[in-house]
Amino acid sequence: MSMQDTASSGVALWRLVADGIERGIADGRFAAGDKLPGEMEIAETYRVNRHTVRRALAALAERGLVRAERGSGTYVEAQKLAYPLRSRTRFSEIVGAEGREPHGRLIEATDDVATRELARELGLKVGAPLVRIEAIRLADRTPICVSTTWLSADLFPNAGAVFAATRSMTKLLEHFGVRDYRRGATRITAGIVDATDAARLDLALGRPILVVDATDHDLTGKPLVTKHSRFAAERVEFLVES
Amino acid sequence: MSMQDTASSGVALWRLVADGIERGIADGRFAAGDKLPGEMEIAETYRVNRHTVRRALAALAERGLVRAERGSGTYVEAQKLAYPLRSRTRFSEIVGAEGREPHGRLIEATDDVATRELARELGLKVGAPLVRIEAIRLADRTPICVSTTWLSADLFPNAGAVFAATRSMTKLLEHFGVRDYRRGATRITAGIVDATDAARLDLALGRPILVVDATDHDLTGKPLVTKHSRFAAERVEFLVES
DNA sequence: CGAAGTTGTCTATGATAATAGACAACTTCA
DNA sequence: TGAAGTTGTCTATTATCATAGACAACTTCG
Repeated sequence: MSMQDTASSGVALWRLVADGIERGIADGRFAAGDKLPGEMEIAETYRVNRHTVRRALAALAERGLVRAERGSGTYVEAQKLAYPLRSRTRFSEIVGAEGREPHGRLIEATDDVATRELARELGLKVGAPLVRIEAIRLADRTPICVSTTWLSADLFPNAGAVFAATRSMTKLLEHFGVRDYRRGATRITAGIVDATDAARLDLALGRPILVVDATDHDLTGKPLVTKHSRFAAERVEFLVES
Repeated sequence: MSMQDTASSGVALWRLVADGIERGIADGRFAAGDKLPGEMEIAETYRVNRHTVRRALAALAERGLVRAERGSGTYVEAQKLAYPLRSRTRFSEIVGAEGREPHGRLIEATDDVATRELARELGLKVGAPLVRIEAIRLADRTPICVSTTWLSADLFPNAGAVFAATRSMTKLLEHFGVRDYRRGATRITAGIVDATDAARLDLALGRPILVVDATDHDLTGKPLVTKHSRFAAERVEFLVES
């Protein structure tokens, strides 16, 4: 399984190893605190050079998923993010409650116009000007989800610039005078990650994602923003209230 | 977006470009036979070097998804639809089984009278009232065939309106209480597309078509509908059971 | 025919990926 | 204490990835 003797797939070997280990962590073969097999042993199971394994482990350590201890071994650090789905849902609060550090990063903010579906969700007319924000959210250094968010360009002028500065949807809404908001009906489906999102989420091609569509309303019920989010299924666990 | 100035994700750039193009083909932005944008234009949209685009296109060509023509352009290869010819043949099932999205569209529904040949096929008298339905069937957004279907106007009143609503011959028959049906003898010939069908199939003049004549019967053997279908030969491949 | 636009091929350069071997530094455990 | 096993670091080599430029070969269209 070297790059030299097989047709290249366009995915680096170290990435395949890293994804394999992460999958082992995600599905519980390696629990939090467990010691991973030695670098030599991993290299043998994947039939790869030890340095390639080290590259993979370094990538996982960079994201805080594992921690290497010289002379002893490499240990699993993290676990799935428990993500409760309530009407009052704030990414930063959920991540902070787990003792992890939430981050947000703007990928792109562009102008858009309302399709029929978007217009219905936001209570606007078809063709109304919108701001479309592509953003990624992380817990510590692990990407959790990418979201596409649409807001009315009339109600929230320069929303993209404000989000880039605050890195938080909650703070963006505060900036426009929205003190509180609630999440409306949430639709959850699943799919396979595409290449673009895979790169953004640092996720292997072909891995499952949870797709969440939701619209946030203010306390009077007026739609504020509608979102289309893709979560790395192996890094998160949705909790629905009973 | 080069490997030099961003943190590497372990996924090659050419792979991201190839996946993006393939997605465009899959969801119909590039239909079968379409000319892709020039290599330079693709390179600009993905912000990569032209050689990287060529690597991506080579990977797609390797799989037969596209075909490059020197001096002219790169074209989407008609992924021929594998169309098994069994006694129980449903267009939507065949297309769905290939992982493509079946569609049907009514072109025209008119009244007609039975010729001697139609009367023989449908077990009616010459001159009996018929409904003639002209429809087009697509896989994803690629037109596959146009069909002329005749039904007895006495047995299936307002068949045209029902087909327009359901867009499916199977559902039309269900609407009239036909739970199941079988295809009788099927005759296959070939010809050259005429101007009318060429426009409907989005096919170049002079291209070959597969012509299929068949009559469907209910489970007692009574004729229900008889069809005259013209398939774009370059987009379909009939499979006959051995 | 000629100009413009397209794909094909060549050379070249630098960064990354993967391999290989050797040894240091450290931990664990008998 | 010492042996075994672990991670960390170094040098070195080869192949792939991505960029860049130039030009050939071909098609299309006026």
